[in-house]
Amino acid sequence: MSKGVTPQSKDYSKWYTDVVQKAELADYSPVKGCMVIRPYGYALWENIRNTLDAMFKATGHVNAYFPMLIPESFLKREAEHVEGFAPELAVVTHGGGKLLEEPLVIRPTSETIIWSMYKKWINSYRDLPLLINQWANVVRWEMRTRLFLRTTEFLWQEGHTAHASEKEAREEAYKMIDVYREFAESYMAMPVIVGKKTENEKFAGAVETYSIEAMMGDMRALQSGTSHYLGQNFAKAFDVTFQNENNELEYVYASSWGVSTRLVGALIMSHGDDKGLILPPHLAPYQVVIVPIYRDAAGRSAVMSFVNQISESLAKSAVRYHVDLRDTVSPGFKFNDWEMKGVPLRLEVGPRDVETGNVVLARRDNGEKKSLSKDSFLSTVTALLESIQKEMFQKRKSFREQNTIDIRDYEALKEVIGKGGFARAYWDGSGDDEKQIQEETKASIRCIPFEQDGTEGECFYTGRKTKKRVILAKAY
RNA sequence: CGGGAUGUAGCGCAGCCCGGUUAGCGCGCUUCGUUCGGGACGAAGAGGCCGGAGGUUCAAAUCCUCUCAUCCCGACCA
Repeated sequence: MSKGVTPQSKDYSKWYTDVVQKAELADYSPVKGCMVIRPYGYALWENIRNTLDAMFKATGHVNAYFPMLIPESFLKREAEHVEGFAPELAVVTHGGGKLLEEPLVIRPTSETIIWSMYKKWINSYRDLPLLINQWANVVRWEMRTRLFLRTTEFLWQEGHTAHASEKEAREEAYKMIDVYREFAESYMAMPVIVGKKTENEKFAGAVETYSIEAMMGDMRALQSGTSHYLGQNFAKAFDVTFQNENNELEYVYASSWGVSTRLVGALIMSHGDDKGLILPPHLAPYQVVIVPIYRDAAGRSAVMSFVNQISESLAKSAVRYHVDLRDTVSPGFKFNDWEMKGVPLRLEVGPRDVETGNVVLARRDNGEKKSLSKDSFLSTVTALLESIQKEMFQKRKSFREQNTIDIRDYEALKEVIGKGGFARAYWDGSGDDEKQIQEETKASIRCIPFEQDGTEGECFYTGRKTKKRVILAKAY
């Protein structure tokens, strides 16, 4: 294995795959398009999952688990839904050595199986709302895959809720996209634009789709989470009705929302540099790594007793730390290794420090390295981690702002997309206009941001007056 | 499914055009010694049906045919 990774400036996507592999996040599996999530990458995913899970529960949701195999006929119940997924299904045709009477689809998403159950569970308005989430794996036979960003099998979370009114279901969809925004910004240190998808870009079977869009290090957009207001589409397809308070039979209103292991990719491409990952303290598997340095047994015992004092104190303040005890690699190797893995803070503790009661502290995000007393490190480490978290967010936010350009005409769009970045523009075009633009520029309308300033301008494509502004960019 | 490329040690590659000793190199791995505050060094080792099948030839990693697989670029997508 060679040292370092391909520089971002040389080949961004090579940089990305290098980092994923050298930081030991994931590896290729024997099956095309699938990946093995290695322990360090999985620890990152677990932190993402645990945080989100707590947020879902705090907003009144519960977890359940639905099976992975779905009768093929279920997928055909909702016409648009089927159309959306048909080409990317993996289908099981044999079981127990025999041809199955009805093929089973490996879930590409669980709407259909969940709604078939909701039919049994929902009879009255008293059964509503039903607020269920599941953590699961899904399979989509994509043509082109990339580690974490698009793999054949991926891990995700899918919330499926049923409500007695349109208003409540719409509110749920809004609430959950805001949960995702909060998570992206406060935990991933990744600023996002929250908005509505155009008709062309929305989820098959949804009435409206909302998404959070983030700018990656190469200035392309990554859709990082989605939430859908599904109206009564699935209720009608699966005949899920309830009796309301006026004794009338009504179809239920639905929402669904999800994020996936793609978020790990978002994390990598939001913050990483040519030395590897840079992880935000709120999600880093290790927030502090300690590298003890010594020459002999006597040195070791002196250094280790000093290190133990530090780690006990870190444990008390609930800092996630790791002491790198490997004695088969040199300290210099360890420094590079942990930088590749993006650990926010590194402590170097050697005989020199033991003598003076100091530690050498290095920050991953800005490269700062300084010596300070052990005690002042311990009393400030929690605050330091918090300020790194905030600085990382601010850095990404100003990066995005610097690379978001207001455009007035089509030529300007081509220029922005050619250079890389987000284009913000008044828009009043049609779905066909949108397709045309995508064909010609490779850029798509990422979303219609919720935040609109209400001013009127001319659509950059049609010239018509409109108050609606959109974000356009090349997307992953 | 269209376009391009590649399969040789765990990983990355050279060798192939122009067939010919025992198939090399770097990293990694093993053992020993010296090292250890920014990817240590030396010595000695281990590790290969050259993707698979068929053919041409006295002789094939090398030439021919078929096949399988993977990667990159396009249309689809969290």
